[in-house]
Amino acid sequence: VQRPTIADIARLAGVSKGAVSYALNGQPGVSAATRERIQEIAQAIGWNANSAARALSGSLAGAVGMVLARPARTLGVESFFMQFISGIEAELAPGRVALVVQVVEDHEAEIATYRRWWGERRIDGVIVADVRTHDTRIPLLEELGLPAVLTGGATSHHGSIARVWVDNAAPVRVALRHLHGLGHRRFGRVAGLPELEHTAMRGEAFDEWLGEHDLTGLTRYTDYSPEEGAAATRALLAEDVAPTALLYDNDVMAVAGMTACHEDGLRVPGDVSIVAWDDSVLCRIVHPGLTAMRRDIAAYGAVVARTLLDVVDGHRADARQAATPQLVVRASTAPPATT
Amino acid sequence: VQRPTIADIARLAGVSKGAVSYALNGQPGVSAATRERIQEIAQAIGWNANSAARALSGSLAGAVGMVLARPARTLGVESFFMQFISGIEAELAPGRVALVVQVVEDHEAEIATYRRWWGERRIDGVIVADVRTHDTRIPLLEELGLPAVLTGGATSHHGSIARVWVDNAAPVRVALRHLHGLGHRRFGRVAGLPELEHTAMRGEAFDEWLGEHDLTGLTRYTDYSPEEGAAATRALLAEDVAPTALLYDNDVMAVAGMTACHEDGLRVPGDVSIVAWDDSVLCRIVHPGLTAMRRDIAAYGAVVARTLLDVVDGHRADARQAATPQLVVRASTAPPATT
DNA sequence: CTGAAAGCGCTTACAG
DNA sequence: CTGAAAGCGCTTACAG
Repeated sequence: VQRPTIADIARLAGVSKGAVSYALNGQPGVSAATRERIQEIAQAIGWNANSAARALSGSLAGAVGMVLARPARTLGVESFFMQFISGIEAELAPGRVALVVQVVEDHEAEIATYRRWWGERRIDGVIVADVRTHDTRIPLLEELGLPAVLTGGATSHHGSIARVWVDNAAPVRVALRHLHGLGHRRFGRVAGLPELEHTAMRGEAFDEWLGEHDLTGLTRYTDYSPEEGAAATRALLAEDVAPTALLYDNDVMAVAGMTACHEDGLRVPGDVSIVAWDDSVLCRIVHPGLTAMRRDIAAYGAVVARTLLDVVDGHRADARQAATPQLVVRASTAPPATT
Repeated sequence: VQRPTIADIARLAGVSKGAVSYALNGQPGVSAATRERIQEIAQAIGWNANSAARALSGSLAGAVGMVLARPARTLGVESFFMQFISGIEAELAPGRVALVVQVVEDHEAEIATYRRWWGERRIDGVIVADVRTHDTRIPLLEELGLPAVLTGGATSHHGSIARVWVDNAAPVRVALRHLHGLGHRRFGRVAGLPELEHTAMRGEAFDEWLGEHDLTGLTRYTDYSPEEGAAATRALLAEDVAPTALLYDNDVMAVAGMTACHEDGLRVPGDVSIVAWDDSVLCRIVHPGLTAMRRDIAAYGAVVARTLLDVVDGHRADARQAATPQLVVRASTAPPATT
């Protein structure tokens, strides 16, 4: 089958290719009647702009990219990314912008991917996941001038690149207040990778709130895997003054932690209360259901995509804030056993 | 920053642009010494082929696409797709082929996406997920002549399009033999969407094996959501002759079913044994751990990507078979309670 | 083995 | 308001 081009449309409409281009792109330069006739013909013959030709003639590539740098071991464990992608696409779809996804093993490969994409002119901008405290991706993106939006970070200034940030501190305080209200006084935190900005943000809020209330809090860092989540849980519960309530940085570790408790003969929430970040189907379907921080991940993705499109269009887009996660109380939190 | 082009390389090497192109693409027409010099220069100045220019000049787009047609509600629930994508990318990466992922709400939007991609010449081929019994995507792809590979289907002939299939029947028999060996005689199946070929394949194997052994089996179809998984579980267990062992078509429903049992005061595996399809982190981290069908999903994705690249290159690629899922026995299956 | 040139399908100043 | 033409950065016959 032969793909129709603007030359076909021009012939059918009896105008020049230039006129067709103006008509189809909403540019001035053609009469309303001509424009309409051209649009009808394009529709009728099922024309779609050849994305390569459009990209080559100085316009945009019509695609944005996202690199997921995760070791294969922890990939696909959390449902976060599928929902995030789904929200991104919802925002990209009306503008017919495609999403190129690249899964790589490490940070170095991610950097190489940005360089390559830039050289290939394959994408118009990138969504940067999991911003780190000292993130080498940021100077690279600035050097290349590749439009980008940073996600998963704090408000802090990172040069000139736009960002969408989430308040990770307030939910920590809400969770601690909830647990404190139930009577808990000793808290543990099973945290994710310490170099990620949002991990730091949560950790600061955790330490600060406990400090203000003269309470103790212990933190263990992990790689988000269930194995490390279970190990951190056991380590925290083996402390001299063991915590009675645990906060987890992802849903998978929270469930793994709960299972570790069950295997060790501890009841949830009888002996240990559990709160998970990023509420998910997983939190809802286990028994007992997990008290968790909920946010609309798809909506978050949509804000991120909108911000990137704005940056690509040359608008200023500084730091935008996505919705703050809300605490959803389920059956995994209860007053501590009286000792 | 200005991106280097082959004109820059040609100038630096003192040859024509054509020679540069031949040298960089491994075509004959340049001496070994010249080729090497050109490659070194390209490397040194960080040249990457402009993907639009390459695509426009009759060559390939250097990208393949995959549409995920799932209602937002069930998206991101299973970890299948992230691992599948990860495996696909591992195979695409060496050839510098990008993956365009499109999440759409329904079948109609998926069809529209294929038409648009084809018109835009944006991608060189597509990976088709979840083949249906009468799949309208297949005649469309044949009509467009868009290279494709079908996945998640049976061996059955579907016109001229390549496919990678998985034996879904053998694992069902293995699971039933395992449960039968434990003493189970009444079986239930919480199935996925009945229109999917692999659902049908599993269902036939289920009914056939039970028929051969003069045993009874009941099936409920669902949309893979935990809600329908729990409801189907309760419906099956409420039958006059309730099953003592249940097979689930995904991990999420298996966990939701187990939780439904717990909530209703039934023990797993004491009262009900559970087997899940597509072993996952989820199956490992719940308590008790779920007996499940394991396959290397990333390897499956790699075979699919390899097949698509072969088709794009013009090779024949008929029906290839991916590894057959293996039963992993954990704590959710045991002899039935004596009644 | 190498160079000059056409062409892919668009967009966009530039004349009329 | 419209047409003719150049150009984006490659690939690929076609001459030499």
